[in-house]
Amino acid sequence: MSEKKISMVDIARMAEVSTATISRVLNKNGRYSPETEKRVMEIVHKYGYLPNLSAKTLRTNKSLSIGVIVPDITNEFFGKIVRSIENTVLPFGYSVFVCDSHEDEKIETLHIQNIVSKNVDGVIYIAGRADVGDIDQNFSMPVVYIDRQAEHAQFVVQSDNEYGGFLATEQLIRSGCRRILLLRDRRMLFPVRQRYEGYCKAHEKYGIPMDESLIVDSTVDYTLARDTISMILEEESLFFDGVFATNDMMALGALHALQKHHVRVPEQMKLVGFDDISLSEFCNPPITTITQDTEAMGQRAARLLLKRIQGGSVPSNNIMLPVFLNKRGTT
Amino acid sequence: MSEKKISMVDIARMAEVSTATISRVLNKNGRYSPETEKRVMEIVHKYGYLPNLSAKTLRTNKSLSIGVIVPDITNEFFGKIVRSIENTVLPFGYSVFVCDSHEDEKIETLHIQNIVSKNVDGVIYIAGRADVGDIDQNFSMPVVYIDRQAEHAQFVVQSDNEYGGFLATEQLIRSGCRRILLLRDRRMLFPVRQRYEGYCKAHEKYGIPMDESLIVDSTVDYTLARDTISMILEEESLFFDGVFATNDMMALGALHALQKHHVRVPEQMKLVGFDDISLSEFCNPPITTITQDTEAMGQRAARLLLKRIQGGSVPSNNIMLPVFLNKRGTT
DNA sequence: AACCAAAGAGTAAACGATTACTCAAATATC
DNA sequence: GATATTTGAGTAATCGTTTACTCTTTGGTT
Repeated sequence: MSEKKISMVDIARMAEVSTATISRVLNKNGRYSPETEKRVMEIVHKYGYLPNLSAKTLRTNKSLSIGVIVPDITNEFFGKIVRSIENTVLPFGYSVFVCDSHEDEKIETLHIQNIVSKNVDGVIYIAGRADVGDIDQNFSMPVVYIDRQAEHAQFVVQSDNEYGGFLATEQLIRSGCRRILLLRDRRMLFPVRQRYEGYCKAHEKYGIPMDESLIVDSTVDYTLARDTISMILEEESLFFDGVFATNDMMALGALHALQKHHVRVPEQMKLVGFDDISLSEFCNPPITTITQDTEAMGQRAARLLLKRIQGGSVPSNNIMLPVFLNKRGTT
Repeated sequence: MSEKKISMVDIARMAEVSTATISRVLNKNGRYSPETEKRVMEIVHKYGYLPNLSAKTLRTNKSLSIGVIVPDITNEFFGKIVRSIENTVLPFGYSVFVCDSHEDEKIETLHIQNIVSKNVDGVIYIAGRADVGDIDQNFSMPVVYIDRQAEHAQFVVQSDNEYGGFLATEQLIRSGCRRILLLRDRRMLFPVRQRYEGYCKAHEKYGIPMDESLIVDSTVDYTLARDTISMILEEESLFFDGVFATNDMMALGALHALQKHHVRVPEQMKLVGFDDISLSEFCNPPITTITQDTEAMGQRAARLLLKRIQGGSVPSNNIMLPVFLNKRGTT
């Protein structure tokens, strides 16, 4: 608890060499004999010496840590991405500062100041706010974005949301739906706009006329989504035979509203969600949804960031990851 | 992207004072006039100067960062604790290294070496492995544990798992159950042992005889829990009229097994879970469960750690947080 | 044999903050 | 008015690494 930590000069004294040599041995920079290496490493292991990263960072401007800014770490979807990022960077000695922004610009700014002060080598920014257009100026270091409009940034990793929207809508059409209600996150973040695009394209391809009144805005919130659908059912003025919700939380809200009004799913009404969170798998009936490869998202983003941190100029890179339809009980 | 970061000497030059004065102004350590302060702060703000934490850490041995070791960040329960920890420490300028150990000792050790090298000021360790008995020697810094056996550590935050187990069992008894199957995580981590204690105490209090064959071991895994219950139902040799699962994931597995075998819940069979993850709320019927106050767990652990980091000797402290019964559709 | 290159290792100056000393000027105390 | 204290501020060492130089020894080339 209190014994002072051992430093390079201690090791140097014991090995009877200079700190320069210790440093060269530890960093495998050559200019030392095999015998010296052996002697040094033995002492290093014997005392469990760990280099002081603050000193190293001060000297080299590399901190071996990165920041990940995430809208909500309690959300399984983001948790999976964070985990995958961590798995990818850990073997290279990197640690990650996780910064939950709560989608609040003030908190986000605080987090960013903190980690900039701490000399992070780079940042992975997972978009969750609508207004991230000018976030870039906050950083004077490599950043990789997840789920951000590619036109606004150079290094972006994202799912093929448009194709996902298409797949979801197509599945509903193939199941016989002709009037598909689109339950949409009203913040209209970039991924949602893309999913909407896919919804339109599917209508086009199958020659099904679109109807503005079938497009309903709600929030990611379960409750509001449920109540929105409930209200529509009670008013009885809008006819629809399928629902595409732009995420699973809202899909679940819709499902429960339908069940409360004794609309049988999937017999009378089909439903498709998006994201594939475990809720959609474990509810009853399990919800057909579009699966995003969170593992790959984290891994690709992390690898791209590491490459940018290590190696000079990496060409602008926009990584689009495939999604797939996960057919379950609601279609 | 490339302009060098501004340092204290730059500020000092511009304000025409020494770095010592800048330092004193920034740390509000006295020994400077109001005029000097104003002049310095104007320049600091004008250039958006942020101190270099690596240098500061090297000199002062305080890094303003802590590590949180967590068994699985994709699990909503742990995500909530992490978020609460972050919220608590952010106003004090701290950032948190989140380390997902995957309950794997090797990975955990790697993480710990990394963050020790990075001079974290303290660690919050959320137990998830069975064998954390001798983890302490890895740290030469303040640690606060969550969900660890209090006899093994000085600073522990935990829910009142025993009372939770009691409440769950009592609820089943009051709903008329007399033969309550205990579906238990076979790793028998400390919290699970406590919940089991509560299960026993409730039987005792209500004078209901316990039956060893009603205690069934499974894993946290949804699938195995489901298949375990399925098998028992198929064998038809064991009679029971209620299930207490030591966590919600297993409770959900049990629920689906029961439904598959056309056992009506809650009419023919009652069910109670533990943790209150959103899955238990949004399945059908929603599962009665024991709610843990994750918000408080994170907050109390973080506050305790900060106190230990800042102030000399904090008396040994074992914080026990209340739980409550969340009655829903399965009882 | 004379010259040169390479290998092995040391010296000391950074990196950007903090802080124990020092010191002059201003103010307080009697 | 002489002395003591407080105030405001500077000097320089320090934290633990890395690395550009330097230097000596060894071995290779012709």
